[in-house]
Amino acid sequence: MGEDWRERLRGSGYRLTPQRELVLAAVERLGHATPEEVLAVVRESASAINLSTVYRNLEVLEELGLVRHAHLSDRVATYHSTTDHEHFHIVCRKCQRVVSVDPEVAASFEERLRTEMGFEADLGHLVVFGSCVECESSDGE
Amino acid sequence: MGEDWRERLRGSGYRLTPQRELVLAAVERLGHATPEEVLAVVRESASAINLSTVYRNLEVLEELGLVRHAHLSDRVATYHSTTDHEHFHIVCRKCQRVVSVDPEVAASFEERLRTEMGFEADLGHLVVFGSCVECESSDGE
DNA sequence: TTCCATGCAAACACTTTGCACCGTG
DNA sequence: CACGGTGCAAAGTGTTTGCATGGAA
Repeated sequence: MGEDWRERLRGSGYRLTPQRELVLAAVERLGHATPEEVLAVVRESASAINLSTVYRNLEVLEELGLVRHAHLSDRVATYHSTTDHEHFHIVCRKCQRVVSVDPEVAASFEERLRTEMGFEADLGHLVVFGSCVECESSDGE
Repeated sequence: MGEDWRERLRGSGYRLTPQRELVLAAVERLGHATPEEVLAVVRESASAINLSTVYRNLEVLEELGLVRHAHLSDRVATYHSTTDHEHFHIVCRKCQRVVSVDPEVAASFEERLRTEMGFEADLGHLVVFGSCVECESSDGE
């Protein structure tokens, strides 16, 4: 995905601001990032920018389909760029590790939801909590 | 599931208070309920009870495995009793409808996560967002 | 020059905590 | 009668909003 997002911004009546660029760049660089983390990165790479600006821009970017969010913890939303291949997430409750999984792994599940429940699942937003085997075995906590 | 939760409470060093009973009863009656909704029900059925007491009791009840929570909306947690058969949830982003689904529907998905990803999914906490076909077709909003 | 975007501070929604008093066990 | 539970109020988080100013188009 190249530079056409600039077009998309303008085409939707939005403006291209430095803050907007920085927020998008930060999300792409971080992989999975909370608004606070985005703020931190943007700040280090340059100027001052406000948290509310980060929120507002993440919202715009998501509306344009440039980023997506998922709830990787009980409290905070985390954003990731859609430049990456689509994926869903599994999160280990014990070691907090987050792994991105190929949607193919959920394909038949998705299919069953569609045919049996009449439900079109949004995998890009899916988060499955549980625990990884490593944590299961070393259950010293 | 009968009355043995009283034992379980005491066995874990907790006490059996009227508030505790009321909170559990409210969750069972409501099916899926946010802390605020639990509060409302408890209040109507009787005495005054504080929101923080509701939170504290939901926490205790979850620790004992009597209730579980899942994030059925982007903001609030909703609790449900474990007396009901285990299930996971699908939530329509358009009509907000929440449907409980038999874990069997996710069984093979769960299995793939286990074998291919070395991950033990916690289905009871699973929420799949998306949209129901009815909403898909009548796409006038 | 027009509006959208930004910064800042205040408001919000949800949840947690400190503390004195209450009541179960 | 000891110790966990409760109510109340205050403090925390994470997120949103109002408003005057700034800057992209």
